[in-house]
Amino acid sequence: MDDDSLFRALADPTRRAIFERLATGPSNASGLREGFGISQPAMSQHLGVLVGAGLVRQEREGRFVNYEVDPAGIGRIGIWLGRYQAYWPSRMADLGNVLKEMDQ
Amino acid sequence: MDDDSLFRALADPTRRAIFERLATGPSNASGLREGFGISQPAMSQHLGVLVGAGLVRQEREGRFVNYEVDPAGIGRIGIWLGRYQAYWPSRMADLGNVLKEMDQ
DNA sequence: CTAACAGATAAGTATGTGCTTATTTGTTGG
DNA sequence: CCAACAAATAAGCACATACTTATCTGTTAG
Repeated sequence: MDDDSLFRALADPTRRAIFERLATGPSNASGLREGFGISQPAMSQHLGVLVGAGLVRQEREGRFVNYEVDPAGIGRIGIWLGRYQAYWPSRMADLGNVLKEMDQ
Repeated sequence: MDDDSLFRALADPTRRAIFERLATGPSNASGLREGFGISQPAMSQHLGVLVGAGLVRQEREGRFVNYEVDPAGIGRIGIWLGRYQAYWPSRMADLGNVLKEMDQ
């Protein structure tokens, strides 16, 4: 759940694609495999990394496990970005106040 | 300069630390080595990755090469984050308008 | 109860990455 | 010009990572 696991999780293109897919709505692991030419264990491993990074959360539903985007992970990227406010393009300037509030 | 090189550059903790250091002000490669227990080639390679990702830009100054944070890289992270607006913690809600303007 | 299925784990492999030392390429001060 | 220095490149090595197949664990339908 630290910066390291966060950015390492996002470093893999397949994982980013899975995350992007989950952003369109929750899904179980098998459903997610559609479109990815990837084995069941590979998907399970990727999801494990995303969950470990705090980007995705899981919930058992009977025999299935449902996965969905965890807003907390998104928030942590925002907080990280906030550290470099001084270098933001001018159009991003307002984000400063938003993130400042989040710290409180 | 695509998402892949961007996130892969940030995946390494040493590279993030270098980036963070550069965010406190520009520096040449040798100066940056201070505090990092790292060889000159290692630093050169890390900087090459950061430049390749568009996070850092370089400018030759005589015998030295000066490195500094490239705001464009920061902006690209912001744009990527903007895709997941629907999952932002409520406190980040305002960033939406900001990034929407950036797209225009 | 048990066959079938969803998902996780184990173990092995090929490729990628971060580091090192050695060397090469630029650039300048004397 | 050239010795000295800044930085990049080359080559090689140890370890990490993404994948595979095989197996195990958990849950449900019949």
